[in-house]
Amino acid sequence: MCSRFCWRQFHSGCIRAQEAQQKLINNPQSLKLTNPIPNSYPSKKELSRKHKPSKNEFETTTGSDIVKLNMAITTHMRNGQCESALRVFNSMPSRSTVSYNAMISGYLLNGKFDLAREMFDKMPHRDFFSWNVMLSGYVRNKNLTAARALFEKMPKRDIVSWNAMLSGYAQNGFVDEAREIFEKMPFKNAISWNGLLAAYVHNGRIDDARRLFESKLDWDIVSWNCLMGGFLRRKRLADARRLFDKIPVKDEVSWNTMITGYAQNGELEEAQRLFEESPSRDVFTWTAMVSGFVQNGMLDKARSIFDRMPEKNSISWNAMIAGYVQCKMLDMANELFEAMPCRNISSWNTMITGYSQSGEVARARNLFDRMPLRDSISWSAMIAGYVQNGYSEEAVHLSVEMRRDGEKLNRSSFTCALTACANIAALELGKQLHGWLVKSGYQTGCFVGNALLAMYCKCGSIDEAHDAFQELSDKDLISWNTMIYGYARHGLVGVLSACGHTGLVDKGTEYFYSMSQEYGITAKSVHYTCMVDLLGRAGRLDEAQNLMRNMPFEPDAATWGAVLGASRIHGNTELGEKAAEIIFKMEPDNSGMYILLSNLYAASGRWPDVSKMRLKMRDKGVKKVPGYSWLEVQTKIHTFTVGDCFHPEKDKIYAFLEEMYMKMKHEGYLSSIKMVLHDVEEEEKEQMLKYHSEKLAVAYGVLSVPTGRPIRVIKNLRVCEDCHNAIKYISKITGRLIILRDNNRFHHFKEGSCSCGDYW
DNA sequence: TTAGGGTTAG
Repeated sequence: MCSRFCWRQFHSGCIRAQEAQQKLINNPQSLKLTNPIPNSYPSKKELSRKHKPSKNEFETTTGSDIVKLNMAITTHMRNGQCESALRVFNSMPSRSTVSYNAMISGYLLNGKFDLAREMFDKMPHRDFFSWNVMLSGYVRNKNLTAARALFEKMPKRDIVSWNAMLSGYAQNGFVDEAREIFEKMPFKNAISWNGLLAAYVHNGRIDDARRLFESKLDWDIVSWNCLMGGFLRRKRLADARRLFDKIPVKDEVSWNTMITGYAQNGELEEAQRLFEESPSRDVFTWTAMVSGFVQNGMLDKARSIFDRMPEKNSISWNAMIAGYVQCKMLDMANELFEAMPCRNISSWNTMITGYSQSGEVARARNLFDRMPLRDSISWSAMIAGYVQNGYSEEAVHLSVEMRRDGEKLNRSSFTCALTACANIAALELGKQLHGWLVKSGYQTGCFVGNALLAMYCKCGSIDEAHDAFQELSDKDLISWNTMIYGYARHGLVGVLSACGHTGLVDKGTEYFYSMSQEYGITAKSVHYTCMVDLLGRAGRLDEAQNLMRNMPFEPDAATWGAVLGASRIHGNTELGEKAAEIIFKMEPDNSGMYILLSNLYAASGRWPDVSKMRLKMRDKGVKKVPGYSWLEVQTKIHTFTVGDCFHPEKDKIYAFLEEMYMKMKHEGYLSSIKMVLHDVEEEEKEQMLKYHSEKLAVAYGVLSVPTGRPIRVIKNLRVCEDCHNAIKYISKITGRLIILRDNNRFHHFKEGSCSCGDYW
């Protein structure tokens, strides 16, 4: 409702500007009247030069002068030029109440709420217009408390004031309050009756609307159209049609509403029949048909109507463009977009969404950057585009920028930004978003609430996830699933994998069997994989293979991956090779597995095989996913790669690591060189190890995260053995809690040991 | 010259 209403404001301004422009083209003489510019006003001097007026005549000239300038203010305001309007206002030798009213109304039209109020407060004399303009301004901004306060303060109310208050309640879902105003009104007109009718219609109380409609006979055409539209929105086509047929004198809107209703409900034949039958067709009628065909996926039909349209506005163009976007025909959409004479924000937004949904984020961003004006939808479309295409960091940055730019985050951008935080485990940013969310009043909605839950779950804050879950007022299926999934990761699968990681094989086996026997949960592939992993890590490779043979389904690549991992730990090259071969067949592009096998060869010193593996990867075009780590410091994300030389504080970080190595060696640390896969000199190997991304990130964390707060580092791959060992030492020497999330689990390093018990 | 209700697009 909100964006729709604001949009209409924008749109009507846009149309008016277009109309003014068209008038100018057709009739340049109309320039003075429709679009006066400040310089063209006749000055007092000029006026007196033309004819010497008598005192009376001079006063009348001044009066009409004020009227002209008032009109100039309105024109500037309608074109969105508040400053030009203010210049006119300030240059006026004397002003009438209308001058002030026009300024207030203009400011409100352009969303400059404080300026409007300032003008209202300082004007010397207020008439009905002043109060009503201000009142409807509050209503339009959905500030009903302020609207009601102003309404109560009014020295006198007329029918417009009562109606404005009534529609304010009606449009914002306060049907009972609207009804109360309606009943208190000392006088009512058609607008008041329609106001209440619309309150019912727009808040889903269609049967109340029908009863109201039946309680009185002399409804005007707007009321008929309104009730008919209500039936159509609830897909009650027959009721709508009965009403349509009974309308005493139909107007164009009646036809358009009925045609749109048929078109949007897939009854295109009936829509077309009425379209042919209707006495006159305007741009609405044509656009309704275009969007009807678009919504039913009939692009060619839509296009042929579109091409036949005698007159198009931006809405018609946008409908057609949106059609192509929905069908992923981006080239066609772009062709129209480029050809469009009057693009508005929506045209840009549609294209941005289109490119994002087709994975072309760069093109979407290019459009976003080129936009002359953005609204909250532009921002959220771009943020969603980033998240959906895996650019979580960019999404988070953009949502911060959005706020900085003065645009309030809407539900959609909150949802996307929280999802992005979840993906990169940016807990601090996520918490900050949570704070903004509470302030914005969106916290109870399901979509946002679920995203918040998922964020806390994936950042490893299961307690905060639980709190967020408790606070969620309407929990839907997704909320429950998210929470169960959260517990599962820290609980069910978590229990199994924790057993694997701490070597409690028998306990794990017990849980595995009790799952189905006591709790009736059918073990899925993930559970089997956990069990294979569990047995494999413990060196019980035969049992692991036995379990795989007895699985009720074929083992997948992940299960074989567990075998390969276990083979590496226990140096079983033969089994590792077998597992790798199967995995390569299932997932030829899985670079992780190539690396794992390559590691296996390296660990047993089979360097020629390592080289062969590398060549094979190159031939197959498999790229090694580069390892990187990141952490959040004061809501900024810092990313590191091995031997990183781009970070602005790299000198400090390297110096710190050198110092740390001295202390670590003193404490007994030895680097595990066998983990470096290349066949290079020992010393060089050690150098590479020293600057792995996770070490750099941890070092930066120690330097920049305030003492007493945990250092949270995330790595996209599994943490390497040497880093794991080194971080234990670092936690001991610095006395810091270091929490590392790698792509498998959370590691809590504290006082020289890790929560995984060195199994991972 | 300035204020209140209905229909079409993202």
